[in-house]
Amino acid sequence: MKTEVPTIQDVARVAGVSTATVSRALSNPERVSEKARRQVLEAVERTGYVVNEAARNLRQQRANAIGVIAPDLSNPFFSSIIAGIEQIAGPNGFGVLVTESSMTGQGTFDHASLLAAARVDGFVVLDGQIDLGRLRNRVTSLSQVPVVSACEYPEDFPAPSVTVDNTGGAEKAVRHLADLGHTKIGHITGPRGNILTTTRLQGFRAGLKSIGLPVREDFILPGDFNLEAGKLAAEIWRTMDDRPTAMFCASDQQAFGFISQLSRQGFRVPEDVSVIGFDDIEVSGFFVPALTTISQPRLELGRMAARMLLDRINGESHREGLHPQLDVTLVVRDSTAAPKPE
Amino acid sequence: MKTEVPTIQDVARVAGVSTATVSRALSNPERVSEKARRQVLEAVERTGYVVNEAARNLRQQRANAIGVIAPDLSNPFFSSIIAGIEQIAGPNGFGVLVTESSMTGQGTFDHASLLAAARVDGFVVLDGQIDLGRLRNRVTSLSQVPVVSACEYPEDFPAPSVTVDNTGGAEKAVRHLADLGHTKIGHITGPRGNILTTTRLQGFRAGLKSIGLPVREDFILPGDFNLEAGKLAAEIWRTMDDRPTAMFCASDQQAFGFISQLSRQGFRVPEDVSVIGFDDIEVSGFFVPALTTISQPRLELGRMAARMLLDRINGESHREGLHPQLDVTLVVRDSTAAPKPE
DNA sequence: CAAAGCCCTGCAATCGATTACAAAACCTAG
DNA sequence: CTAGGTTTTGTAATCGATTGCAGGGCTTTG
Repeated sequence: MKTEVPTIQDVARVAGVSTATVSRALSNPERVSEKARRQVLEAVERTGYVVNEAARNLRQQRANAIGVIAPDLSNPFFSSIIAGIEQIAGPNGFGVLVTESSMTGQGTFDHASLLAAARVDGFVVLDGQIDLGRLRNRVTSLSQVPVVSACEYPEDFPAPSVTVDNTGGAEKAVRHLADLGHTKIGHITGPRGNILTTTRLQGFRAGLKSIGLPVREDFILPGDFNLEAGKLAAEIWRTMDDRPTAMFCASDQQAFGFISQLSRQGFRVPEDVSVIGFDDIEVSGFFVPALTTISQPRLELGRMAARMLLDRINGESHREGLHPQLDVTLVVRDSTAAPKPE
Repeated sequence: MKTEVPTIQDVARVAGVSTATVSRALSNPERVSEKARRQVLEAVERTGYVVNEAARNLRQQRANAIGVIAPDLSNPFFSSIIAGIEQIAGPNGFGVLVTESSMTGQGTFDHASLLAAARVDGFVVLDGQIDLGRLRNRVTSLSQVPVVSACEYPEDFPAPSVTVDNTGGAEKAVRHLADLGHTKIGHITGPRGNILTTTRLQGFRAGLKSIGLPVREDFILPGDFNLEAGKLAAEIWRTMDDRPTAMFCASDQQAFGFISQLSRQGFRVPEDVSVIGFDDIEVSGFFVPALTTISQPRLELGRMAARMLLDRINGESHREGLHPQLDVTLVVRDSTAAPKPE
C-alpha cells in the first residue's frame, strides 16, 4: 500500500493533461472537452484522488465551512437546529464546525478565534449570552465574517437573525389555558436577562391582559430552561397558599422537571395543575402525561439560518429579509385540562 | 474600516522583523529573543492578526481538526458524547467537525469525503451502521486517516474503539429485576444487526441463565432505540396472554415510549410492570416515574475517544489500549418494583 | 483562401504560513 | 584578541489547488 496521498499533479500525469485541465474538469466540467473530461475522471478513479481542502481554501480564500456556536450540545433543542443547518450546508458543499460556548468566558473567545480566520466563512450563533462585543474587540477579522443568529440573540445584536414568534407563542399558551377555564395562571420564566425569557414573559402578560385576567406577580416564578429549574419551581408552587391552577413553562425541559417533582410529591397533572411547555422537543409527546406545548419549527430554524448565512457568504441579498420570524403552533396533548371545580 | 485581513507579512513589517521570526515568536516563543517576541506580540495586537488556518494546514499537512460522524444529532445520547470530544479536542487546539450520517447511503459517502483530505486529521465514528468498506473503497486517502470508533461500531471494524460493557450492563439490569422478585422478565431489543443490540441481548440471556431463570423467547420483542419503538412494543405487550412482569429496554428512549404508551392505555409503571432502561440520558431522572436504568459514562466515552484519536494523530501509542471498555452502573429509581402478588 | 472568432489547453503566478538552510550576531574560553 | 560554539535571524523553497493570460487549433464567414 502506498502511503502517499495523490495530488492533482498525479492525476494530471496519469490523465496526460495539465493540472489546470484537471482542476477545470472537476469544478467546471463544461469548460473542458468531452475527451479530457473522461480521461481526468478515469485518472481520478485510478489514483483515488481527493481534493486537498486546505490548498483549495488557501487559493480561493474561502473555507467552504461554517461555524456554529451553541451554548449546550447536550440539549436536544439545539442539536435539532444544528441538524437543520447540516441539511442545508452539506448539500451546498459546506462543512459544519460545531463549538460549544458553555465554557468559561475565556473559552468562548478561544474557541471562536480558533474557528475564525480561514477556518470558516461564517457563523451561526445559537447562544444568546455570547458577548459579541468582546469577541469583536479581540478578533478583528471576525468583524468581516458574516454572522447570523438563530433563536436566541444578545440585545442589540448587529446581525441578521431568525427567530420564532415567542410573544405570540406565549399568548397562545395563555389563551389555551384560559379557554379551558383557568383564571389562576402562573408562569415559570427562563434565565434572567435572556431574550427568550423576556419575550415569553411579555407574551404571557399580554395574553392575560387580552383576555381580561389580572397579572398576579406572585404567580411568576423565576427559573431557567433546564430540568432542575422546573423541579425547584415545583417546590415553590407547593408552598404557595393560593396556587395557580395552570402553569406556563418557558421550556419543555423545565415543564418536565416541574411535573416530575410534583408527581413525586403526590400531585397529579393535569388533575391538580395544568402544565404547558414551550419548544416541543421530541420526547414531549411521550412524556407522562404527554405534554401540551408550543411547537417550534426547530429544523426549519436551522435550515433558514443556514440559508441566510450562505446567502451572505455568497454576497447575495437575503431572500427572506433580515429578521424573519417563524410561526409557532399550539400542540394540545394531555398535560392540560379544565381546572378542578372548587 | 479597512477590509483587508492582516497577514503575517503585515505583522512582520510592523514589528520590523522577518516573517520567519513572527512565525517562530508565535509558535515557539522560546526560540526567539525577548526583544523580538515583544515586538511581534505588540504588532499582532496592533494589526489584529489571526493566523490563516488554511495556509498553515497546507504547509503543515495537518488540519488541526477532527471529524465526528454521528448517526443522529437530535438524539441527546450522541450530543453528550460529542460534548466530551469537544472538551478534549478544543483545549488541544483541534476543532470539531460534526457530520450527520443519517442520510441516504449516498449522503454518507459524500459527507465523509467532504471531510476527508486535508479537512480533518482523523475521525471519531459514532455510527454502528456505517459502511466503512464502501468508504474505504471509494476514498483511498481515508485508509490513511486515523479513525476511532466510540460506543457503536460495525462488525470487524478495523480501528480502535472505546465502548462500554454492554453485556455486563444487561446482566446488571436482569439481576436487579430478579432481585426484586421478578421471574417473568422480557426484553425489547435494539435495531437488528446493531452491535449494541447483539451484546445487550447476549447479556440479557446470560443474566437470566446465571440466576437460573429460563429464557422465554416470546418475551424478547424486536425494537429500535427510539421512542416510537417503545410505543410499538407496548402494543405487543398488551396483547400477550402471558405477560412479562418486568421489561429490560435496550435504551432509555425506548423505555419512555413503552411507558408512555402503557400509561395511555391505563397501565401503571412499576405497579403493573417494571421497566428498566439503558443509557441514563439526562431526562431519565425526571421521567414519570423516574427511570431505573443502566448509566453510561457518556461524556467520558467522548473524552476517551478524543484522547485516543489525538494520540493516533500525534503518532503516539495508546495509553489506554486499543479497545478500552468503560464500566456502567445500575441507577435505581422509581420505574422498577417488586411484582404484584398474583 | 484568409481573417475573425471561439474553444480548449497549458504555463506560471498566486494564496499565507512554515521551516530547512545558511548567515549573522553574540558569547565564551583559551 | 581569536577560534569555536551557540543563539538568533533572514532568505527562499515549499505545501496543492486555482485561475489570468496567452497560444494553438478548429470553425465559420466573407
